[in-house]
Order: sequence, then structure tokens, then C-alpha cells
Amino acid sequence: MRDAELTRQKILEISADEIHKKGFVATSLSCILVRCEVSKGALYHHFKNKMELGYAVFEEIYTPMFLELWQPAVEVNDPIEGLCDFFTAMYTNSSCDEIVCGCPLNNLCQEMSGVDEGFRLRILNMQQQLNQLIAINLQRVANQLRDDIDFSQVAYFIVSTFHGSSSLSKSSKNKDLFEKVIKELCNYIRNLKSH
Amino acid sequence: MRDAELTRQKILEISADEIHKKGFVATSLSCILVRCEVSKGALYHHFKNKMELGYAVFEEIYTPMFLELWQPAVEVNDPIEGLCDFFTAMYTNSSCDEIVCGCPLNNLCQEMSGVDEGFRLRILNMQQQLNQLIAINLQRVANQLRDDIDFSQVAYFIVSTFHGSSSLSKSSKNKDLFEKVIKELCNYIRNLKSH
DNA sequence: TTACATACCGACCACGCGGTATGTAAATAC
DNA sequence: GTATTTACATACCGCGTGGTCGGTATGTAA
Repeated sequence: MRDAELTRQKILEISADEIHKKGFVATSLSCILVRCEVSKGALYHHFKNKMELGYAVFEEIYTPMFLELWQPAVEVNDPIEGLCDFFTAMYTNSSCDEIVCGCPLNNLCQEMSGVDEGFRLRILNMQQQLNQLIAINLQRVANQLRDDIDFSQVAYFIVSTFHGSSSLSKSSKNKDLFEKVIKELCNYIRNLKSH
Repeated sequence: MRDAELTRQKILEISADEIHKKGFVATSLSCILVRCEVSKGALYHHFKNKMELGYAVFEEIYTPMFLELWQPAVEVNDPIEGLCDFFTAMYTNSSCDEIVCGCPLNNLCQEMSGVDEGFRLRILNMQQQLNQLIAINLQRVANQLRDDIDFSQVAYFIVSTFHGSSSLSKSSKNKDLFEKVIKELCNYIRNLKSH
């Protein structure tokens, strides 16, 4: 056949890119169709409507992407240094555009949580997964850390700051502020160690 | 006359509320007109277009509101405790809806920075003002603080975390996560003191 | 009273959007 | 070889939006 799965995948990936760059609402189907070089009929053959396309992007693109990104950072021997390396690599390796574009999870959280319940629950689930991932791996090395630490609280704190910093760099359109905040975040994280 | 200034002010305030709750793009003029009980002609008499209305809301409502909110928190004798009290008061006094709704500055930053240059520059300016406000007041009590502190970096860090936490609470639709992050933020802030 | 500017009204418009209905060619089943 | 289903393509529709424009009521100054 004309490889339906490939068509579907192409639509998903380009949609993911568009949604990441423009947000969900501002992303127009016609724009996706042009980039994919498929017709509206093709899109509506694979997805019930725009919302379902959005959900599919979240589940099939963003979610695995996210876990693949964070897991190695935190499942390393020393998660403290793992996280610091991860964040540091982010502003040294990522282009300015990528950083200014922001994290898809945070972007969608800001845009869609209050508008659509389906998105909200998916986002919430992802955030909880991410939080557990970090909290568990910090607990794993609890003996090296200060003894007054609430692991879940610290995990949420780290993610909050990270998301806040990418939000901050949107208005300055460069990664200087992102770098500043991330550096301070590394200070904070390293300070979790007992000394 | 029919008090043009009052009409203008009413449009500004209701627009500010709508933009805060729905975002700028999702805010429809017709909705504003209904709530204001004025005609489209009245609105376009006072504002050139939707964008200019948005700018006016930012400059005449959000900016002063923001400064009045943060200044007392940080211009107090002990800005460390001032900030902690400020944040703590935020999750004890604010309703769940208010917190979930998020900070107008952060919301607009996320939504409009990448789309419209006029918004971006106004937001950037506000962020820099806020950063200076915090940094200067921390420097004011530098003798009580650790001596390895980059004041600007710390100020950006604090605001980032604050904004990140309000973003976080959008998906959970309650203020528990907000509270968690803010508590950890207070731990961090108090830890700036030398001991 | 005249002349004019300000403040406001409401009908109308073009546009782009998400979504649908109908048609058709390719692949599969029988 | 034929029937049926799958995988698209295309033309079309209704709706809500920001924005315009001719007209009108209200105030002010000559």
C-alpha cells in the first residue's frame, strides 16, 4: 500500500515540530498539510480531529522523547553530577533558537492545561513521572545527601526552576539568562550533598 | 461628556482580567465588549487595534500592579524574610483559581514573546526591572549574606523558580505543588544568609 | 444659533480556521 | 476476476474572528 504508517508518522513528527514552535492552538492544520505534502483527507483519515492529533503527538512523540532525555541524566551513578552535566550540556550544546523555543511539556502545560482536560491529564501524568524519576534517583543516593531533604519537593523544585528559566529566555531571545539560572540551579543541586 | 476616561479604564481593566485568564490571543474583543457593555466603535475609538489594547493593558495595568506587588516584599529591612513572607502569603492568601491562573507576566512571556516584538520588549523590560529590584535589595544586605553570591544570578533564579512553580500548578489544578516548590524556594533563599 | 470635535453605535466585511461529504485509486480478500 | 476495504484527494461549508465604515448623539467654543 502507500505505507499508511509512514504517512501517519510524518504527520505526527511535523505536527510535533509545529506545536513545539507555535503552540497547539496557533498551529494550523493547513500549515501541517503543506509541510507534509499530504491532503486534508489523509490527515482526517488517520486522526479524528485536531485535538486527537495533539494527544497523539504528546503520547507518541513528546512522552518518549522526554523520558529518553531525562532518564540517562538521573540514572547515572551520581545523579547530582548527572543532573548538573545534563543542564550544562543543554546550554552549551543547544542552539539559541532551541532554548528560546522552550520545553514542549512546559509550553503545553502553560497553554493547554486550563483549556482542555485531555491535555491537562496527560501533562500532569508526565510531570508526575518525571518527578518520580528524579525523586527516586535522589533517594537512591540519600546517604550522600543532607538528611533534611524532601525528595519529591526537591524534584519539583528542580523541574520548576528549569521550566522557569526556559520561559525567561523567551523574552531575551538568547541563552544568557538561561545559562545564569542553570548555573545557580547547579549550585543548588550540588549543595544537596552533605558536607 | 460621557466620561471617556472612565470608559477607557473599564475596557482596560476588563481586558486585563480576560487576558490574564484566557491569554492574549484567545481573548476575543466581542467578549470584552459584552462584559464592558460598550460597542465595538467605542473600543476602536480608544484603541487602534487589539495589539495596542494589549500593550496598554500591559503598561497601564500589569506593570504598576507588578511593581506594587514586589516592591514592598523586597524593600523591607530584611529582604530575605521579606521574600519568604511574600511567597508564603501567596499560597496561604490566594485562592486556588488565582494561583492556577498564573502570573500575567509569565503567561504573556510564554505566549507572546515569540510572536510579537512589541510584547517581547515590554516583557523583557519588566523582567529586567524586577530583577534589578531584587538584586539591588539583596546587595543592600550583602554583609549578612554568603560572600559567593552573584546577586543578579540569584534574582533571576528566584523569579524563574517562582514562575516555574505557577506553571506547574496549572496542570495539577491545585496549589499543593505550588506550595511545595515555594517552601523549597524559601529554604534556598534563607540559605543565602551566612552562617 | 452655528460649527466643529469628541465619543460612541452597529451593521457589515474578508479571512482563516476546523471540519465534512463525496469521489477515486490502490491494495487485499474471496 | 471481481468485490470490498483501505488510503487517500478535493471541493466545500459554517463559524468566529479582528477590523472598517457610515452614521449619530453629545459636548464645547465662536
